[in-house]
Amino acid sequence: MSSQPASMRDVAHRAGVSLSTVSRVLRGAPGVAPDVRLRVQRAADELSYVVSRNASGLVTGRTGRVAVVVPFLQPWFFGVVLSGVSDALREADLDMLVYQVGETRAREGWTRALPLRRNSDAVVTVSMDLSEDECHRLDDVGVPVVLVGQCVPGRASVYIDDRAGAAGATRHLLNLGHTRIAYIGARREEWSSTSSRHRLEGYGAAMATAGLAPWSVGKATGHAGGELAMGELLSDQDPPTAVLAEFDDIAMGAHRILRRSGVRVPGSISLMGFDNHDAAAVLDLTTVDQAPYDTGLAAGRLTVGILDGKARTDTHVEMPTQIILRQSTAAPRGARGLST
Amino acid sequence: MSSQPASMRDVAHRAGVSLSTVSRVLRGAPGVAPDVRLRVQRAADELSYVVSRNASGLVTGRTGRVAVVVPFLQPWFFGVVLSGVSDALREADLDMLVYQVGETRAREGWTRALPLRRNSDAVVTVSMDLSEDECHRLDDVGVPVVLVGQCVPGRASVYIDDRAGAAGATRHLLNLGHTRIAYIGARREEWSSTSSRHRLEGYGAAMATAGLAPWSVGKATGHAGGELAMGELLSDQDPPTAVLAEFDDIAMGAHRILRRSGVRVPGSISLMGFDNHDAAAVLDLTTVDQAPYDTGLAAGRLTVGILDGKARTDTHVEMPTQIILRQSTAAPRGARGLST
DNA sequence: CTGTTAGCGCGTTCAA
DNA sequence: TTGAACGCGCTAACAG
Repeated sequence: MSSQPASMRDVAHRAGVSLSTVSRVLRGAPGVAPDVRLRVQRAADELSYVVSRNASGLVTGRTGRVAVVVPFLQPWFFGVVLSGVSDALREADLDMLVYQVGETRAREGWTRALPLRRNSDAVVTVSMDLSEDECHRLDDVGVPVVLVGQCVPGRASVYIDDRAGAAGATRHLLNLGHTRIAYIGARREEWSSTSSRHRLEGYGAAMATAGLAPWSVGKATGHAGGELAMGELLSDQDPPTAVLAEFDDIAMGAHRILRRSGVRVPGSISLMGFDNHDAAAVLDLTTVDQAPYDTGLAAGRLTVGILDGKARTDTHVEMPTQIILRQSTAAPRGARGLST
Repeated sequence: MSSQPASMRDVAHRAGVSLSTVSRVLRGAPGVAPDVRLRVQRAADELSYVVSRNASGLVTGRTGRVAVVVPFLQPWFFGVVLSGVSDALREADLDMLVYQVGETRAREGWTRALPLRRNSDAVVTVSMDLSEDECHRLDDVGVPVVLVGQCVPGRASVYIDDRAGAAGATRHLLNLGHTRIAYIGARREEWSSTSSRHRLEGYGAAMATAGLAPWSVGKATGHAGGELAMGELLSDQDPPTAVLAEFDDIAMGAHRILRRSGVRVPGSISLMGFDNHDAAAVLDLTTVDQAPYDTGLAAGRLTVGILDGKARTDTHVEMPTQIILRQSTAAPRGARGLST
């Protein structure tokens, strides 16, 4: 209706008080008579007035906004993390700016291109796998940074122990009695993420502890990579009895190939993923849950804490992972392990 | 490094020009000598200075931000739409604010609670299924509104023809020779979305045209609902030979029950979804694609167009749907239709 | 083509 | 407990 949104002056006028009184009331500042406070609040309500963060930020130096930077918005994972971040920020009455910056190489210089500086109070990066260089450039922005899915000493980080998660998953397969356990990873061309490396290391370590040689296949990423890799494994002279995938998307591609090939899961081959993708439940896929919503929530709350001066900027939060047992893993035929 | 981020004054000082010249350069306004422009740009670069949208917005009345309101952030669909919106806004150098407002009933009053007013130049709602009332309250915010996934006369809307999509899907099953075609929908307690209704209507219309009575089962939403509904259908005296689900999540739940029950898909029952969820490919599920990324992109561009005064605020954009044939649908045994 | 000036809407002094 | 004056960083209108 009102072509010109109400300003604080309108509220003051309507309530019959001065500008500063309105400001005090709306900020919840003390030193206002109860009846006056009520009158102002009603006036603001009637005009459906909300404080302009623009104007207040100009003077306080705080924008009331937090920037969240993600490589992509489409994959399941980021939506869930954002959901957690959003809820945490809402608690503190902060708005969420979302920036999608794209693939690693293409994001060259995103730290400068993005209007982060003076337009948000903090930056949360999700699975960005920042280089030392990029981290330093972020410091230049002059706002606190919280890293999600990456653990950097001296910086606020929220992450999972990928090594431990992958090692646990591998042990699950070992405990079932498997010895021929292959690992399918995503090999990117010029770059490999820390998380990728850690998961592979975790698998390798668990295998070594069991006195077994690692057996890993790296193909493209996503479903397609899983299909290719599983194709290769099925053509091996002595195929594995269990397969661990770096993440569920890959496992799902592998699952598809197994289904089409008539290979029984887990009868002939046990298959295990990582992430607890929401489609993993549909496929009855055993996987490792990493609670991305809780991760987002923790990251959001840590950000709020830092902004309130209640948390240090080098806080590390390690989120737990948990194995979700479903129907895609079982003891191999005639195994000795846990099976009888 | 710099504890105090540079301001425009610093840039002006460093370049040896006045504030307005810097402002002109940074806005790309005409009327600046090329060499001066270059000098200013370099100075800004060296100080890694970016304009404060806060301050500029204060005077221009434009914030450089668009608010996107979604009920949830976790479901696959919203991430993909947001991705499209984000790309479109980036083209126009606009930032994206994301608000997650939650379930229908709980979002009572979100239009007032959200600091939309004076904090964004436009609002994009995604699958919000706004009531007349909520629409009017949004008008009060005083910024243009673009509706995604909802078609309201007189308002900017980007949507798909759910009726036609569901009718097409039903015809696909009819053409294969099925006559016992059941429909699984999500029945929410106190409320049903427009899209839900339209899809059911499309199914009903196609069935009627074929001279068949509709057969619809409504359970909870999501995987669980699909499982329940399929359980009911499998206990019927004369089970269907084909099942159309309102959306892929439901179809995936149904698929799981069929798999566990040893019912062959599509051998004994054809199964079809709607949405082209990214997990649908993994399940080889025939479905209806609605290109959510393109929808987001179109909505974002429409928003930009409206802000630039190049598009009307009552523009309607209908996005095409497309049937994606996969392995989950086939002619029934001994059918007459297209099968031979 | 460039510099000067006056606010944009609000929070923060101060003084009353 | 309240109100008036000032300035946050920037743009728009003007003057030069």
